Amino acid sequence: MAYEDHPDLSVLSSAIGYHLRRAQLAVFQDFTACFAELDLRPAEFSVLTVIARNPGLKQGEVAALLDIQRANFVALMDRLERRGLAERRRFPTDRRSYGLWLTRSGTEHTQRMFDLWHAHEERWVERLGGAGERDRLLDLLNRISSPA
Amino acid sequence: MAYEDHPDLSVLSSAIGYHLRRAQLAVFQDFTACFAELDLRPAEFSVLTVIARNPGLKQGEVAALLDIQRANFVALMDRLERRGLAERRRFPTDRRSYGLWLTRSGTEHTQRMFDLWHAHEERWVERLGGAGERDRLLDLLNRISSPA
DNA sequence: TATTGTTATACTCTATAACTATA
DNA sequence: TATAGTTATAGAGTATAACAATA
Repeated sequence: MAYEDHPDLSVLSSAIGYHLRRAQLAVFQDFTACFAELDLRPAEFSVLTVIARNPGLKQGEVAALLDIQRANFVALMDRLERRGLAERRRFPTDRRSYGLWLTRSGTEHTQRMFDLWHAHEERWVERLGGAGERDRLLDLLNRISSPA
Repeated sequence: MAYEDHPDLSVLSSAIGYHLRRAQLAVFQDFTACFAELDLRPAEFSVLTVIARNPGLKQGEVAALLDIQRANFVALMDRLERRGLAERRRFPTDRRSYGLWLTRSGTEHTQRMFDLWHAHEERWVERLGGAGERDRLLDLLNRISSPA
């Protein structure tokens, strides 16, 4: 019977969520491979990026910005601090809070990080067929994930 | 300073992986909400779908088809069997293998399942701007996840 | 009283090695 | 020897409740 050679995935083949998951997995796996030399996970990359561009944001602000639960953010930030890439500094006006900053080492780290990122991203842009196609994809994805 | 009101996410805002993850999370969360009445997770939905369309496939074939490790597939299938939705049957020609089949109850279940799925999917298609936009999205996602 | 960071905890998903029974 | 299903286990990712310090 035909389906033994080519199983029928007709329902799944038009399922948006199914294809989103597969694409996300492919890109994240490539990300992990590309960033192996820096031993950086996607979430850590996004945190370092936010701190690099917005030094001094409160810990809770960075977590909320990236949709990370503040409870789960603690261990992530602990690791970045332990590795000497970023640090918490007491917030002057509110002693409950910490501002997040890159260390000097962390700043140097982000240079290499962004180089790796551009190479990683460029490969996927080419595979999509160019920056125009990438923009079309991001536009469609934003229609899905931006608040109703 | 401006970034305190609108933090700079410029690098992430063009990151394919970042947006894929956010979109996938949004769709999966909606999926979970829509399928709460059936208590079905995305992976279970995909397994029931494959079995419904391709009864008698070997357990390992279904797992491979969905990129699920065979070791992790066991508990998933156990749960479907315990709930009386699907069952393993000894393979006639190879006593190491099991063929996977829906039970009668499972077949009835899938009717409601596909109804819920169409409603869930239709909402996202509308949000994308129609079936044409959905197809464009799936085309782009396939360029990412289909084997090089 | 409310908020910030924290701890503890639990559940899901995923990945790997090793076992068993069959081939 | 190799393969199909299984078990055990470990690592991430994620979610919630509760606590201490501070507002």
